[in-house]
Amino acid sequence: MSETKLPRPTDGELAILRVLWARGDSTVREVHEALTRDEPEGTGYTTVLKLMQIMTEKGLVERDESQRAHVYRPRATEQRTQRQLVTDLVDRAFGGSPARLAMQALSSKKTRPEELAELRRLLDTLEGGEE
Amino acid sequence: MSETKLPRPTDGELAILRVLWARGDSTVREVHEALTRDEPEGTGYTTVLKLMQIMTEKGLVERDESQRAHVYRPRATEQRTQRQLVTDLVDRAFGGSPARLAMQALSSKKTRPEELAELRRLLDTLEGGEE
DNA sequence: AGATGTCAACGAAGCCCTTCGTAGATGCGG
DNA sequence: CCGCATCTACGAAGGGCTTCGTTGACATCT
Repeated sequence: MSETKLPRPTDGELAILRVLWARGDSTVREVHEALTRDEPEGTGYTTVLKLMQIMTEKGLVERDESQRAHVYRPRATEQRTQRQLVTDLVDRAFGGSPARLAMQALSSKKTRPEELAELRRLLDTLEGGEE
Repeated sequence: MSETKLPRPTDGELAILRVLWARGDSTVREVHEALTRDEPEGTGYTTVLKLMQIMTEKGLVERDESQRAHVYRPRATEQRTQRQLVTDLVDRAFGGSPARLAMQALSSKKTRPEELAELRRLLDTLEGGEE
């Protein structure tokens, strides 16, 4: 397996990853601006830089240094990271039962009917195709 | 409101809370034994004690000091804590969409048919009585 | 070339979490 | 009463996360 398991991102790291997933590969400046746009009085430039350097050491992102302003790229897709976070939470707080987590998620906030329908289709697939 | 918002429990704290939810109110020794039963070479007694003292300061648990061995009691139910963790995760990693989290949970691990059925019933309720 | 602005790198500080050694209080059996 | 076990309390150490000031490299404009 070429995919070594990546560490669970911290809150701050996750915020940066979300920017990268949304914008695509970005420089530190771009990430910083995106973050301070959502949350003025947020974090300083060098803070974001440091975080992204550490994320590079951890393998959460890669960077292209061919330009003066290095370009960062997530090493895991959003989906893959979401999956990891979910399984983590299922194990830590839901006794290993994904369904219980799913039910908790749906009960806690109200969800658009469209998404409920989509979820129902997924349920059909899961119940139908047994293997 | 009498319910001040409790802080998000750390991994270690969550492990302790799970013991309290499962066993009911317990002393440090009881929690420690439960933990080392699952995970020998786990944490030492004083470590658990310290954690639980800090959890008391944070308000995650209360303690009854009338006995020499203090008895600890979770201040939030398992459900309430699960709900908090789920909404946290939904906001931090799923763009606020509980349904997407639910789908990720179901796709990642295989779930017992019985639980799928239960989930489907919940879906019926949500779609039926909504709007 | 010199001034100005942008960038990565580094290191230190502060805070939190976890771990544990040690000390002091309390109960119990002889 | 003495010694032993059990318990809480305290403090310190180590590591991780976050924050930021500073420095030096590099580019650009005049």
